[in-house]
Amino acid sequence: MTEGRSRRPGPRIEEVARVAGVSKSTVSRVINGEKYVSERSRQAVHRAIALLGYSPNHAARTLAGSKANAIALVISEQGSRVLADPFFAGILRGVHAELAGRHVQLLLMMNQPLDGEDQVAYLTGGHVDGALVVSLHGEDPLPRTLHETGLPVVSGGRPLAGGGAPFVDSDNFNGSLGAVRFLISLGREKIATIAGPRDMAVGMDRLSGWRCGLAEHGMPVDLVVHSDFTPDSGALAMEELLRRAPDLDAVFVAADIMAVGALRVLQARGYRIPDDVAVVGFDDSVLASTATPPLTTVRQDVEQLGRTMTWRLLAELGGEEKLPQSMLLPTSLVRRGSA
Amino acid sequence: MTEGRSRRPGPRIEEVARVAGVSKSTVSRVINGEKYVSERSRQAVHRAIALLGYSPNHAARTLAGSKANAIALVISEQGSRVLADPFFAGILRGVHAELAGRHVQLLLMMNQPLDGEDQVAYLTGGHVDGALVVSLHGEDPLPRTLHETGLPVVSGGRPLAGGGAPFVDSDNFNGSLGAVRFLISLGREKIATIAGPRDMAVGMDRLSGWRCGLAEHGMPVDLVVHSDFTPDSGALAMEELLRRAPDLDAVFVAADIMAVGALRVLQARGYRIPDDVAVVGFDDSVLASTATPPLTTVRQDVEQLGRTMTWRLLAELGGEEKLPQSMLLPTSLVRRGSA
DNA sequence: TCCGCATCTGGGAGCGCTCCCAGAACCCGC
DNA sequence: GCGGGTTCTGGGAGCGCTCCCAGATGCGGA
Repeated sequence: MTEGRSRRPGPRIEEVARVAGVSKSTVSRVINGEKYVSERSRQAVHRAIALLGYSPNHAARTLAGSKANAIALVISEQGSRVLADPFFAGILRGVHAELAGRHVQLLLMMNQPLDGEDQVAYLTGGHVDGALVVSLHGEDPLPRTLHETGLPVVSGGRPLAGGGAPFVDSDNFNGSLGAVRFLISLGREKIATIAGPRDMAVGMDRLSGWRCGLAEHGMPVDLVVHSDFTPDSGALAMEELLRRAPDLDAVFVAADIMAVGALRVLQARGYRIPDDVAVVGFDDSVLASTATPPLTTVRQDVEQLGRTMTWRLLAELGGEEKLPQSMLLPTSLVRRGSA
Repeated sequence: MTEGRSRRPGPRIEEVARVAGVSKSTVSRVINGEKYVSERSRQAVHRAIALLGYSPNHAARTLAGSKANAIALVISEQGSRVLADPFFAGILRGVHAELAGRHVQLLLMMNQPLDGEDQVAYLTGGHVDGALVVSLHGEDPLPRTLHETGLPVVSGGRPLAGGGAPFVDSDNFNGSLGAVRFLISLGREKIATIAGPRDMAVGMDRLSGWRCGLAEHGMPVDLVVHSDFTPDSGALAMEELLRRAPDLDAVFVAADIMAVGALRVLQARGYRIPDDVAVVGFDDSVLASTATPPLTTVRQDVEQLGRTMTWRLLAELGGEEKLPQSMLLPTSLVRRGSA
């Protein structure tokens, strides 16, 4: 009765129905691409929509329907401080590209240790249809927790525990395996590694690749120092390695950001790169090309990672069957000056 | 009557009301921070919310209310490829921190040249209450366009044209002014600059600061080469400068990412840093600390930038009056090895 | 005492859709 | 002709909130 409250601009579905000469229900069916609508009605509705410039109200659809028409991108706060900076834009570009043209909102959340409870409540509270979780820390419980509540989730990066949500990751193992094979093909004989932390899958997978590469040539796999994805810790690790094996002739560093620290130490000690010591990094971040000498490194396609995660999630939401549980994306060696 | 349809999980406002012993209306008032609620009721409601783990349904609030309870963070696709990577995480952390505890969704959009129309339509179509636009390209029309439609907008980074949306930016001018004064205090007498592109406010502001710093000591301001925020173009610019003034003794580079290129050229030509040539960068990105030698640079607080933008937008949405049209955030000089 | 105003509260009508239901229209084979 | 299906359609009850309204209560001044 009362017409007091200010209404939003634009036509409602009711007006479309009137103009098209059908009922609300039929308009709704057309909009949602359901079957059981005659060609005649469909055309009429499309014409009415175009005529009125109608666009359905997102909130109303979400409220009335059984889906939220939105997905969340959850990024671990912690990770974002360390590794994620270079990832960030890439992942997001990928997600966005894959979302283009679909009527799905992208909600952004950062995963702070503090608000774990709230976040789970929010995510499983029907506000989103699914979640992409980018958490570099392999032991982050979020993907698993969400997965167990039944919310469709795709994890970016392999969770350490396994058995939880499906994940998409770069093929870290084969990437570093390739790097080591390359170093061996160069004739290097004493190949060390600066590995990532033990509690990150990305660190462990890259370490495994290095081990495997050496093992298949019967070479010893004892020159390992763990580090934590910062330049300074990379430098410390390099010092440690040189102390243990001053005559090493190659280092595979599990991340470019650690490699720059290692480079610094090697140069300070008078080692020529790559003549005395060959260095190979991982990631192909901007640091790799700006380092002196420019870093030979294993490239991972972060944008593709974002795309693939999104594709996998949307496919699941679309009810697709027999989706791959998890996926690894290929990496490639980028040769520059350091090896 | 019929209880056929599957309801979303979680408690409704009605249950909170029952547990708190008040009405729906009162719960709603508490949630929305309205006045005219007794302290007693407020407490009871808060307790009930905590007890039940209630989180309001976003779609319902949006549908019923006059606001969308969401803001958009629009990031220029273009920018994200160049400068934004280091910004990205920082801005987002800031935005997120400022949003904490408020029931405002953060929608992420990338601003591709292609979908300008759609994007404006979407943003002004009532899906969001306001927008944060991070566009490093000063001539991006989006902030202005949105602002003119009446949508509250805050631009991150000063738009070149001016007169449009309010903006928040680092104080690029004073940052570079400080850098130049510092170089002069070191006794440097022939101070060049590698500036950013002419079509980015960030580039022009940093150039102005350099000019001003030299001018106040009566020094010539002709050693300028424009470049485009990549290491390679920084290197080219450095070569050009050395051609014009082989005896320069300092360079202010308007971004760390260009500075690494400049460093490379200087070292290749046999200049000692900082003895022969002092180099100061801008941003204090990760590149600054990993460069050899580590880069003396002007630090800007990107996280604070994100926070401030968000604060400004929310304040406007909250109906606050007499807000500053635009704001500049202080920068600080970080001394490392290059100057 | 009584009125006015500020403070507080609950009831209930929507917001614009989706989706269930019931039923109409039409086709097929027996 | 009749039962059984498939295709199509409209009506209308919600989805979970907000916000208007009307009413209750308390306090101060005339």
